[in-house]
Amino acid sequence: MVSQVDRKLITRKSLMDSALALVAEGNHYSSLSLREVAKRAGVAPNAFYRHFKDLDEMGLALADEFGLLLRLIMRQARLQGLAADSMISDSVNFYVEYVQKEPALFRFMAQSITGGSPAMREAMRNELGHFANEMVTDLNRLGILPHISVTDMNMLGHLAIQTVFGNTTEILDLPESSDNMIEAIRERCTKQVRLIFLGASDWNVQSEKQQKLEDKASRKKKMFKIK
Amino acid sequence: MVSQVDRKLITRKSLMDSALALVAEGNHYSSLSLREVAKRAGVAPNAFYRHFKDLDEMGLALADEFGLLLRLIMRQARLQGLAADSMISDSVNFYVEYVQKEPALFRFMAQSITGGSPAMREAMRNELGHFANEMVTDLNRLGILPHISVTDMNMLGHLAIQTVFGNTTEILDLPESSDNMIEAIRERCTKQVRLIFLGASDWNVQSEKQQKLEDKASRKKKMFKIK
DNA sequence: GTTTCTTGTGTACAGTTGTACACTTATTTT
DNA sequence: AAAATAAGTGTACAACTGTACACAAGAAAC
Repeated sequence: MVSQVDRKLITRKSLMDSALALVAEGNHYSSLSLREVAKRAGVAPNAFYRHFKDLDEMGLALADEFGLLLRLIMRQARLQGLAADSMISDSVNFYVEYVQKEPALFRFMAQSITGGSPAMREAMRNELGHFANEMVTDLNRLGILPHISVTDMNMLGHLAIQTVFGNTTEILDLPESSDNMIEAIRERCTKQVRLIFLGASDWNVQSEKQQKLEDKASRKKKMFKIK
Repeated sequence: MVSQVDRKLITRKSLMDSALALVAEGNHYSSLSLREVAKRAGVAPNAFYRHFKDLDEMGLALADEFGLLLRLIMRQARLQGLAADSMISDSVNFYVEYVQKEPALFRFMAQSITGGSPAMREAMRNELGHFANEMVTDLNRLGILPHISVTDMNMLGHLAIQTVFGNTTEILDLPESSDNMIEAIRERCTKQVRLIFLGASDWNVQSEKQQKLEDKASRKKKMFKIK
């Protein structure tokens, strides 16, 4: 005998998994139909309504699931402990690995951030924002880049996260197991993040210099006309 | 009397514009139907087939149109000539302005890069890649960052473009004419690009140092365990 | 001026969509 | 044990989908 609430959770999960499967097979979430999701889950169309009023509502539930995955990733990354010298490349590798391990959820995330309902877009942005905040907290805790203001640390976190996440679709689009391509993306991304942190290490000093330069130059503007 | 080919081009454009309008109103391109596009264009559903065999094919035509817009933007940016001291903030402002001027095409681009058909995703990536290449060419022509290798310049271009384009959806999602929000995004993005170029100015020197450091450290690894 | 070609229309049809309503079945509550 | 609740089914329907086919109107070619 199976409890009623267990049964309910099972088919709920089954519905969500079916939607993700359809997304992983190349469909866009917003072009899915309630009926094909239900069919895929082996359930009558009307059963859907016992769980969600809408595909939109189900989308938000999937966004939550993605949020859980992100938190899991962060926890694991911390537990494993990152070597100080290879922190950046390790983190990038870690991310790439997880994208390949959970292609459906990451595909869904990438789709939703630009193409979901307004509520979905906001939800996904919040998840990534939270990820960026956690990163900044860690940097502060480690005493890395102590010379940067709070606002600028947030700017930096946003930049780093966006850079890494920006590769998601490209990773997912690679033909199955073309390892050299993946390696190229991994390397490029690592370099990019490294360059970002290199810039960050000079940030405040240099930015003040730059400010003064701009003030001076605004009187006598040097212009570049290209070509 | 109107020439036959003119008439054809007119309704073709009308179809494409209708699709863009529907996208701008919040629909995802891949959830549009041939019939609603035709209806919006004031044309019988079957007329669609005289121009495209598919909504997918029309999508590629729209991608071309976006490419044209990008080229126009680049040309205009060059003609206007950028002041050397405010090159970065000017470029960011220029981009933000154009996103607001052509919201439909940019929304379409943002949707398609993560959510279009495989062919569409590739097309959009190519357009942005071309944009990045042009940027790198300009930097070389101006003699900026001459110490960076070709590969790394491409990496840098990709990073800069991705950073700027990453703000597109966020800009488009802002409530109509909330100028202070736009200003915040503009500032953050400018800072990010500035930070990137700051990192780039130190790139080669520092990266060699870092390489050596990693080699040394790989024997005696310092580990951070957070919390 | 006649024929041919091309763009767009109208009708038709089978398949799919979301959802309403009445139902079964099985678990919980009483 | 009876009654109530809840999850899932089956049928039904009107709206919409892509597209095939025959056709109209006018421009282009001859």
